[in-house]
Amino acid sequence: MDEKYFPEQIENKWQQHWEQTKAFQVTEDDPRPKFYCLEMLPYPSGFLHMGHVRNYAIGDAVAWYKRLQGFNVLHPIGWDSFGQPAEQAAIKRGVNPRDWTEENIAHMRGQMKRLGISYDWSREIAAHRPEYYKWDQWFFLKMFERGLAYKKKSPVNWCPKESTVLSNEQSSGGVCWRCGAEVEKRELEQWFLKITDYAEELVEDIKQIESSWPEKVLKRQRDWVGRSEGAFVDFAVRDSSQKIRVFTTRIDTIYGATAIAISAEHPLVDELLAESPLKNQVLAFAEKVKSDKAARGRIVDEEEQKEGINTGVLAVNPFSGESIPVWVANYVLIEYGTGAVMSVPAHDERDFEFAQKYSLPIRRVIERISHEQESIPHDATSEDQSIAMPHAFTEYGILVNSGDWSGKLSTEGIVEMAKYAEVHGFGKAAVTYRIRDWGVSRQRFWGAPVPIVYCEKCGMVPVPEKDLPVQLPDRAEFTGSGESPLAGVADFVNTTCPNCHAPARRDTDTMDTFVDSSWYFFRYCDPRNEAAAFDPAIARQWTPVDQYIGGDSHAVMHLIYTRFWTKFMRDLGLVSFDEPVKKLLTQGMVTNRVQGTDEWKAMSKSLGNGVDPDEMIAAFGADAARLFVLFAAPVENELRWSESGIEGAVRFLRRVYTMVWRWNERLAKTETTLASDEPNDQSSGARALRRKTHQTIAKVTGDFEDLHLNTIVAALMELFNELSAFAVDPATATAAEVFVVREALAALVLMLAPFSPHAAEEMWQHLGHAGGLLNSGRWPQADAELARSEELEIPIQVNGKLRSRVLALPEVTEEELRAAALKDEKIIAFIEGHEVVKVIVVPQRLVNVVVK
RNA sequence: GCCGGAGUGGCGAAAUUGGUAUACGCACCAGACUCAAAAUCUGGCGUUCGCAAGGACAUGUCGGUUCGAGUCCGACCUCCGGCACCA
Repeated sequence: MDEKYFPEQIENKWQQHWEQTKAFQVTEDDPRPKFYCLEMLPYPSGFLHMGHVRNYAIGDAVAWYKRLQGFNVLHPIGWDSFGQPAEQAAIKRGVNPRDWTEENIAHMRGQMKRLGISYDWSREIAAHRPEYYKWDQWFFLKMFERGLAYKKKSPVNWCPKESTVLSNEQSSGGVCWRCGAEVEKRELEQWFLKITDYAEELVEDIKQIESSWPEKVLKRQRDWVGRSEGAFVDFAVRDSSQKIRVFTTRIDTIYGATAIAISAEHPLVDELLAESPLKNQVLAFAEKVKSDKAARGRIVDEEEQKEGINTGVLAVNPFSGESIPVWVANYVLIEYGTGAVMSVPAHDERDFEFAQKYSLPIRRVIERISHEQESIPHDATSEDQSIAMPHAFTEYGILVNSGDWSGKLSTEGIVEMAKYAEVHGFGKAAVTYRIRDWGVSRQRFWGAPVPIVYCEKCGMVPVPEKDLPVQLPDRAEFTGSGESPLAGVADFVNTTCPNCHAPARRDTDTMDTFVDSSWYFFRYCDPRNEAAAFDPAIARQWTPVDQYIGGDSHAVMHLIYTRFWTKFMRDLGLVSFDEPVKKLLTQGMVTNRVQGTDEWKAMSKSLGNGVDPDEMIAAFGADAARLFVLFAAPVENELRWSESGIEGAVRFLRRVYTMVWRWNERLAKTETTLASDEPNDQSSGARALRRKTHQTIAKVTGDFEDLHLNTIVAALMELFNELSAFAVDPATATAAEVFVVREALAALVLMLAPFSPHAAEEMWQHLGHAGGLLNSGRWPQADAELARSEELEIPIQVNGKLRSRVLALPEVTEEELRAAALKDEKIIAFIEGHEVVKVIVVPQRLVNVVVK
């Protein structure tokens, strides 16, 4: 054993050892209970950044902890290797995307190994390899069979800078999620996956994961699905057979409807106006609204003005029989509900604003429930109350001016009026969702081709399963024109119809890369299966994922798609549960100071505040880098990079190492059994050290369950400090002292393994243990009896302020404590001349003397 | 605007059910070792009054509940994140 701690040497040695012994490979025939620990698979950009390091350090800590506890831990890694950057590199530099990607993977794999992350490398997968994307295509065909994959011409989000289609999730806020360019709308034939069929489940099943996923992720998912309970109501158009269907969550306010407002894109706009003298004006307005919308996103902060135009058409309120005007309004969205709303200015802020601008009547039909008021307000109030209302009253209350419904509560009205509408055939209770179907078509080369063929005779024909995969060609022209590069590859496009064998053309779009990542962790279970995406029986042994770790940037996209995909796989009979991930941890960002400023921002090349993991490893060692990353902040917080912080981590490892070195020889020579009662002598330092050891084990084990990794490291440092304070010379230590030191050091080293595994393995060996720590199932057990304090220091307060402390045994009675407190000299001095009103004794905790 | 989350030393942060606020680390200061520096080790380190013993004040602000509040309640301020006409 070297006297000095040389991380490079130790890390190389153990990495080689792990590699040679295939230390982290797991099998399904292992009798131990399983644990599936998963980190989000990276895009192979070529270089690991500190965010990756943090992600994998957290995951590896969990994996090691569970292994040491005796679990059979599946801890795999792979590559989300389809996607834009490879294609950009091809366009800009003419490189082959496949070569570029493989080189990046090779480099990043090396970096991961230098970090010593305990992956089962035999299960490594990469999305761009045909043996993987074959199954993307297979799933696509299964969806196609069931009508869950369909093609439609639709306005899509188009990124002009990258010449591609984006999903709704990827164009949130009107800008491209990747390059920030403003998104345009285009009409294109696109493939969609029917995630909307699962909208209800995606909300409902949140119940199953509520306590184990971060609230902020669940909130964003709920918002994204946007479930809304309400009702449809049909308003008949006067002098026409047409009806306008509106969606409302407040059918109780329907007697207050003073207009119908429809979206500029509403299909009835043309038809309704056929004979109207206002036709040209209204259509011109509708066009203007559409172009304004296309331009939106440019000005983010400026709320758009509400604008509208009266079409001159009248619609009939089916409840009151009243005729009200139909307007086209820019604030009504075609994408949501029915693209038409009933305008109730008195009880909706937007309608109120609109009504004020265009002087539409504002009619109050809900009154606040007043507790002083004995009787329910009746309809005697005046008709037009616009003057009396400074803004809309959006609360629930009691219905007024609502015909026979007056006097009912809003909540009753909402239910009963929807029923009434259904009975009379002009509406019904309904639930709407904001979520849209998932557009997966990309006009890109570097992705999984859509396995569909177009035949003149047979039309759209799915590629038969036996012909999968539809292989990407080796190369294509990257024109950057916007059309899929595959369209220019004749060998690819031209094929024969699987049905009639006539010449046919392939679909030239590729799939969104989020398809690849929606099911990849099932593939890890059975990664080399050539006959299926995975064997359900094998997947059942590992899934669901017990702990998933990644950034919260995937709170809606990846994490909602993968939930959807799982439910689909369940419906195929491949899995038997609803939710793929039991526990989710979203780690915080890694930031660094931007040079010359006081700002902390995510590390990036453009800001010049990046830190290269390889340099960190070279300078301080992987163990110290990992220890620092886990210690410096709670896992979900932002992590501020600090060079001196990482130096502190090296110092700690060095001290522990030196301590092991000092005791190494003596530990080897002395029996491990506890030969006498000596360390149990209450007052001895040895007893105190044992107590600290067992207290630390209890704390660390508890904190691991909640992933409070930073406080675990603090606790390990405390244990080490106690060990240092136990200043016994190894040469002259008694057998009992050697025993407690061994116990403390062994516990410390074992519990350090999830943070700094190489150093821990090395020290474990020097503590006299043959064979590795790994899979030893030796996570230390806390002995509650040994952890218990024999002597308590009880704070004594006078009127809630700390004035003194007394020592007491844990068994001390309340009476004894009270007496001890009142006998205390300092306390006597404080209460002298005052009347003791009462004495509060909290057993084992504190005494508070209350005086007047 | 709406919905979340958070405000504790110079900094990152600790603190079971309300019960010794500031654990652990970083930075800083002093001392030891050294010709010297680095490294290492030892000690100190919320603010303030005091030679000291000790006291007063401190968890964003103001109030409340309580013997006792970082923790609970009410109002407000600030910061971060998400959504943004969702009927």
